[in-house]
Amino acid sequence: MDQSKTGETLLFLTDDQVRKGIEAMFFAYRGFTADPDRILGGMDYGRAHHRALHFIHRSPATTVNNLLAVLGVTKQSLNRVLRSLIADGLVESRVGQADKRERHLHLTKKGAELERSLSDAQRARMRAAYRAAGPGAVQGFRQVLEAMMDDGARRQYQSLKETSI
Amino acid sequence: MDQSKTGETLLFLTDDQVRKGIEAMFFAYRGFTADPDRILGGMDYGRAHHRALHFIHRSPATTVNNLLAVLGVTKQSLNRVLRSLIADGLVESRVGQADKRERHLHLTKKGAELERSLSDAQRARMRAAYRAAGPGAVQGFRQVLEAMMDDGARRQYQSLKETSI
DNA sequence: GGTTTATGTCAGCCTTGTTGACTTTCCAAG
DNA sequence: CTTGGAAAGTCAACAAGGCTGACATAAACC
Repeated sequence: MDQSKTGETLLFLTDDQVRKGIEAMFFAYRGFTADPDRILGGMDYGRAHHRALHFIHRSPATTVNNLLAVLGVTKQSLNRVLRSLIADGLVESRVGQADKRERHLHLTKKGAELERSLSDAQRARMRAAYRAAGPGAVQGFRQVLEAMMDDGARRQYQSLKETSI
Repeated sequence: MDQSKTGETLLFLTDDQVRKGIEAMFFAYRGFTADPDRILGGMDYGRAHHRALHFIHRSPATTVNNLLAVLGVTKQSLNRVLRSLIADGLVESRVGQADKRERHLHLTKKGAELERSLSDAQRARMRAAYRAAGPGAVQGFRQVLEAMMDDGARRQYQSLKETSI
């Protein structure tokens, strides 16, 4: 009856099993964001700025609308963040050539540096967790997370997944 | 060189591998909170209320101080949430018998009902993700999450893990 | 009796989400 | 060619939920 110990017969999932996963997700997410949050704490920026920098770095020349869809916030919410990043010279907004309504977003040297330092901190923790859990665990981790996403998010995740940087 | 395809030799973790994990975590957490958020959207409550209800349900008679430590917020922040839950008759605060300074928190019938409906929604998604990913993946998922936590959070997670409800 | 601890509260601030209203630009149907 | 609608972006105002700081009360501890 005690599947939790063996990990072999989890086709029958007790509420207890599932609840542990929920709590793990809660506590782990705190750790996940802790290092970048600490770095950003000193500056005038927050987690929203980190997310914008991450995905602009990830998809250079992305439009505001693309970024909106990936981040899952309103354009007004994103705009406030972008405005300060642009004002501080971390992000450059270039008017689209084909469609002048669009703004294409790029990191400046300064922006790329901050993104790098945030990313380094977060990657270090993720890497340490991967090492601690072992190679097999990493596959399972990503499989469960992927299955947990909403359909729209999964599509975005997968299309990002293809692109290497 | 392409360990990502085989998943066998992940002792050498490329930045790319790790970055995918980071993005998976970001997108998955949105899915993780989506269902309770939707339910709470209709009421005057938010994610903070959900978290309080969850952990009061999980550790009945917990004190305010305990809850503070688990949630990782300030007492002013928690107090705002608790005040509304108590005012609306979802949570009951009982003066401690041994130590009359303490308040022991309990869910009322009404509070337990709301907690149940939020929990049902979140468990359903987590259960579906577990099933989709398969039994082996679940172990890896929890192992990586646990390794990602801060030390304090891991201790709290583990002491909760023992307790069955 | 003085100090520490647990809790609660008030005030004020910040980040980051929201909606609503607006401008500029583009495109397509007439 | 014009005009009306859709799309991209911006500005303003508001709400949730974090935060700090200061302070009050009661109980416990020494």
